[in-house]
Amino acid sequence: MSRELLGTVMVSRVGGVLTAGRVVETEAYLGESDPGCHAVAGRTKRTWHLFDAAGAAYIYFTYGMHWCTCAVTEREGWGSAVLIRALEPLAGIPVMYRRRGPAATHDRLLASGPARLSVALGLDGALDGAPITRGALVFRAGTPVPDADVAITGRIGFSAKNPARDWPLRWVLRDNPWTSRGA
DNA sequence: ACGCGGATGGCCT
DNA sequence: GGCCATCCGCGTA
Repeated sequence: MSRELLGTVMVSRVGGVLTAGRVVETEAYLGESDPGCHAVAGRTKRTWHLFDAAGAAYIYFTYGMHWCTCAVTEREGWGSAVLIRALEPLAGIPVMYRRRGPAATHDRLLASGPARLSVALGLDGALDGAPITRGALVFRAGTPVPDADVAITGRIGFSAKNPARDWPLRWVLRDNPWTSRGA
């Protein structure tokens, strides 16, 4: 699913305002058997919607200040999801600047990171568990991405002792300026 | 162009 | 008490 979401267009309508971006970077989280997945702790209040059926949003709070947005990908109770890590801004760019504040000094800083794009699209706990097939947050088909343009790497942000640190579960568009690490 | 540390709070041990 | 699926600003070069 991480591969399929590359190139799709993530569209939000929050506060009556439409913003959208092309997905250029994703990460997979593989349920309770994945030491890097929030599902390892079981279904708690925080991770409740991670265990929903495919088609729900899982939007979680981390580091005391950031929201990050995932698409749940498997059956009810499975706990698997795809974290959206970066977007190429397509629509509502002035709104994204307003939401992101003074730190966004360039288009490339609007949505190049999971917390950044969540702010840019107005996504937070209010949409945790919302459907991603209709409503305030949806994914629409975009131009298909050929395999030659896709790179697979380890996931970002893991501590050194996490055994899943180097699992190849990050999908990113090659040489794309909108990703979370420049390329 | 890098690297580092502080912010900030919920959740697990 | 410690750990985060992060981001930002400041330091050195």
